[in-house]
Amino acid sequence: MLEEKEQQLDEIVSSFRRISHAFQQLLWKDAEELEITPTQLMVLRKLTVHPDIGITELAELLHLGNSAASGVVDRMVKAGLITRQRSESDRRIFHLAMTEKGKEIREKSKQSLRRHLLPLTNIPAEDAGELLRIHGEIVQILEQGRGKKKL
Amino acid sequence: MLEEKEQQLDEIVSSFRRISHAFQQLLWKDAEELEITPTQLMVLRKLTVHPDIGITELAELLHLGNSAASGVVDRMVKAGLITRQRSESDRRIFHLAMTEKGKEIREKSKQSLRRHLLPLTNIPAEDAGELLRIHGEIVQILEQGRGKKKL
DNA sequence: ATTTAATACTTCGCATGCGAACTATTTTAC
DNA sequence: GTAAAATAGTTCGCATGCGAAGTATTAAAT
Repeated sequence: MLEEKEQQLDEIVSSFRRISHAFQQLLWKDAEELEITPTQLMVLRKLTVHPDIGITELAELLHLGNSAASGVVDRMVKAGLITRQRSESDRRIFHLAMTEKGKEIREKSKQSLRRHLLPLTNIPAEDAGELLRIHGEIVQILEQGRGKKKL
Repeated sequence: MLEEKEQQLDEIVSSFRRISHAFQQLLWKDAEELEITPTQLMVLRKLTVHPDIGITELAELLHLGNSAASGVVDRMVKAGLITRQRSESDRRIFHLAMTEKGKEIREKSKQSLRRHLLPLTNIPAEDAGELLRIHGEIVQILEQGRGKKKL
């Protein structure tokens, strides 16, 4: 029965590994036509909704550590997709903003409606709802059980 | 209505990003007490069930590319967890096997029943079932829609 | 005011994963 | 038998993500 419980856990773990993988693949396909990476595309999306945020806020929106966010921003600045300007009022903070090039890509991603993501719309509506509900539940269980970062 | 559909997609994408992240965190917590990484632990598990496989087979079991599998194996050999021996019959192939140290860790992971994964058992049974079902459905949609590797 | 804390970011070393290009060994074809 | 193609792995350069340690800069404490 030890084996049994282990196998149950493994089943869930494997399922998650597999779906994460398949999903990651899809996101790459989606992004690569725009000549950008999935994470960077997500940054552009977040910046559309929350303009002028700093790196720490960005990291929180993306559920990333500071160092990871810093790296992404760095590459995007180098690629000319966003700008990073020191705040006048608090010189520890950087203000992030999209460049024209960044806005263009973000706009294109909207227009194409991300063709490669369309398979997702084949998921029956109830299943999609269920999925979001269960995911939310799990995230809650996981993030509260361990971690306990803020709030 | 363009915006609307975009937002729907984003909701799913974000949910996946978030849950993948939370899950990844959990797997690390689970593995790190054994002084191993999640992927490497998974390799040990696979080797338990499928002994003496080669790198390509391992890559398939883990849903990885060859190069990624090659890298993991490399690090595990260096860490003394597994061995990599050329096959006599077909010298292109390596046979992978666990060392004593590898077996030990694998055994420990079974005994501890991966304490950190226990939060997962708080997921209601029906939800877990639903989750697996929907995940399976999605994987099928995603892998068949694009990719189409084998079968 | 000066020391101390907290905050915002960066940097480093590491493991993961990808695809593309390359080597070596079979296998198949002709 | 020899040339061509398939198969098994490796290597390279890249992006991602982590945590730990380090640098400024600002806020709080005494």
